[in-house]
Amino acid sequence: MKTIYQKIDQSEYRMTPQRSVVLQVMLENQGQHLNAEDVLAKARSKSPSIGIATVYRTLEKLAAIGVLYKNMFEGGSYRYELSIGDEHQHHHLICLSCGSITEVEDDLLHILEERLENNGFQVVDHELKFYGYCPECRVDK
Amino acid sequence: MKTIYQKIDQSEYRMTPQRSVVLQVMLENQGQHLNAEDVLAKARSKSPSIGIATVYRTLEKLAAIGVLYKNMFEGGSYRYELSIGDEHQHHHLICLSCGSITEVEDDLLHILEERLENNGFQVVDHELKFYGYCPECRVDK
DNA sequence: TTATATATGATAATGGTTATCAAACAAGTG
DNA sequence: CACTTGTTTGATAACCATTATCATATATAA
Repeated sequence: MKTIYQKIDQSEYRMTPQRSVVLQVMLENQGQHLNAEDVLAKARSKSPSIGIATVYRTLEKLAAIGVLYKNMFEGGSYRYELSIGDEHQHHHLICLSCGSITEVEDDLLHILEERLENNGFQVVDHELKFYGYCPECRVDK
Repeated sequence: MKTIYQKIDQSEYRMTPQRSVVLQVMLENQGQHLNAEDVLAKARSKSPSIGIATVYRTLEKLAAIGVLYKNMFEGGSYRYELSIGDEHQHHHLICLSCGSITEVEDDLLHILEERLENNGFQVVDHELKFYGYCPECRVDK
């Protein structure tokens, strides 16, 4: 299981002040799902002259080497989150009431993937979203 | 289990020639996932003067009353498919080689939903995509 | 230093989708 | 039937997240 820094070292990724700021923002907001504008705002509080293009380029690069995961959300826009370890985290429980986004437990996914593999479909990636109400917000009890 | 026509009758959806053409296109391409441009092209072969705005409006309306399902795909654009019966069909196996899109069996989903409900999360909708290789395209055997 | 390559920020371009608006059409009313 | 009122249509402008362009700045190599 590679660390973030190992992933960066093993890529031809040159660390610049701007990239460092973007990475820092993502580290400080671990577990959150930020879009490019969010990242720009937070990055500008550290480095006011950073531009949106650099933010996009950096997020894209960090996603390419597996440091971030790029998620597609409703409305057709993307959000980024820190990818810890080798496990994918692109499966979410999205609360329609409070908007909280949490992760599906991995063991549930493995059951599903096993079953799909048994049916002949070779899974290489997935993207799951469950919309509903989290335990705090559910209305039926 | 409502039919398409029951859903339309029970809404305040007025059937116009243009809407009829769009619906016809969706019926003739059942099981396929069409984007607005696809629908426009097919609709224009029946009714050349139809405009893209009408296609978007009609797809949106048909999705709102449950006749179509609106799926978000990679690149942040939407595709529409006919929604047969009450069962949702928004879970897909997407082959990275041939691009075929097939459905996940419902019983697999029910297992997953049950487990999530047991954990306190009330599921009202979902969106699943598995990327990989279909039985015809898989490379590991 | 000098030459070469890469990164940056401003901004223009892109592309799918939505909003606007005048004209066409439909439905109801007396 | 006119007439009024409301809805739908198609063309096109606007929108907005993302990407491409390009001159300048910065880093690396020779």
